[in-house]
Amino acid sequence: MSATEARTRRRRAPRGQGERLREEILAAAERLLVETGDDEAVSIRAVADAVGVTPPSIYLHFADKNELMFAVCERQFDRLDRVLEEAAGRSRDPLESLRLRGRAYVQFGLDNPEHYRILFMGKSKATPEDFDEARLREAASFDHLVGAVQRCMDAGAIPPSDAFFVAIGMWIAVHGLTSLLIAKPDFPWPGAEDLVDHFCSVHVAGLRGMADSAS
Amino acid sequence: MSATEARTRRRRAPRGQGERLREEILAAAERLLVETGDDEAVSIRAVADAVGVTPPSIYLHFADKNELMFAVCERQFDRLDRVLEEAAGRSRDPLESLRLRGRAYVQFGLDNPEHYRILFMGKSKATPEDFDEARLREAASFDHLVGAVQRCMDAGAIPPSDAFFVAIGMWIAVHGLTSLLIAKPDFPWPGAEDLVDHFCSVHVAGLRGMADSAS
DNA sequence: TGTACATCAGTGAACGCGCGTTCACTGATGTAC
DNA sequence: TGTACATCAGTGAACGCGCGTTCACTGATGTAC
Repeated sequence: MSATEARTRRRRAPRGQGERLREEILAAAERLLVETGDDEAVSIRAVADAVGVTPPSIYLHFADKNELMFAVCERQFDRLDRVLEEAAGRSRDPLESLRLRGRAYVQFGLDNPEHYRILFMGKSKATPEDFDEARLREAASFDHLVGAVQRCMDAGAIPPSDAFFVAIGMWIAVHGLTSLLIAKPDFPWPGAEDLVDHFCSVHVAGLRGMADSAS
Repeated sequence: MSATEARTRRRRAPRGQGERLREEILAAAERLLVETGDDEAVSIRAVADAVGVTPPSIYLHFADKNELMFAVCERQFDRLDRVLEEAAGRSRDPLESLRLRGRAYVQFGLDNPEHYRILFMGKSKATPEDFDEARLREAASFDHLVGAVQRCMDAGAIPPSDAFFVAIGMWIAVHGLTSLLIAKPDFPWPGAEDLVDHFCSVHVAGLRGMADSAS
């Protein structure tokens, strides 16, 4: 820690600007996740140190550590959602857009493994009160996926069925890939993008095949 | 902890039987995972307490905590492998056997969420020396899956292609499902077995469909 | 058969560490008169 | 224009805790003579 202690102590915020520290704390927590690649490195003390402030200051803006981590998660959910929407928007073809979404999801995980871990691979730190809001954030991103699947169905690219159910299948696939790549980096994986594309193709072909054999 | 302290102190092992404590330690660590549902509860002190022994005794059998956790993982990998082989053996039809294998995998995870976490959702605690052996254990189970896929191909149930690649797809699917069920228990999941079966059907139909369209 | 001794499975007390959190405080900034 | 005062962003020191690990030790068990 002595290396980071060299960081100059920040100037105290002027009168009405107390909220600024809150943002700095969140940014520092996210930066610590990236730099250390370890969520255990995100302690109240380490965050305070990274911001250039003493530990008790954190409590001016967050009731406890749980609330801090919860806020970090919220921001990551929002960020993921934005990334996915942006990626999906790069094609007007619904199926291609879905594929791009899948690729972007995996890439987000690989670019931010520790963030991905706390979002989807760790234990939920959300308390019951937080819970509804936490679910909403996750749901936003998932709802966008359901919408994307529905558009594929509307366009005839995927045989019509329960978009929710199909979306779950997609999520399971990209999450399975992402989380294994993160957890088992030494396994002889084929290229991640190939896997996403292959998966997407097989899944779509499978849905078509089952629709054909059912009719 | 005071509740578990009531456990009577165990009798010291007779002369050549020092190894017995090693087994008891491993068993206690596994039990702690189940009972507390939290891998952070598995501390040297907690394990010693559960066995009815003092903390330094652990070091008679494991060099450090890392080595203990590594040994726990090894046993779980073996256990998972046995469970899967047993489940797969319940049908002689290769495709049905593969489905049973998939179901058993998910069930193992749901029955032992904390064990599953340390095996597939946490950071590898294996040191470089451990590494080869750790990989072998995982590989054993994965190789069995590759073999099962190959048998499906040989029997014509799945179009012939790279069994390794297809097996990875299967693993990703069951792991994606298992790990999300564990990490997000509050999501409105459909039944796990339905998902496995559906996934298996779609995947196989997809592989067939792609083989047809390619030929 | 008796006794000194080596072995070895474990103990008891302590170490230093980093953690989350609390509490009384300080001192710059803005406001009222 | 000057001064007393309230506000509020942040500090400094300390709390108790559980952790992994070390070290000198004990005392039952088996063995050699």
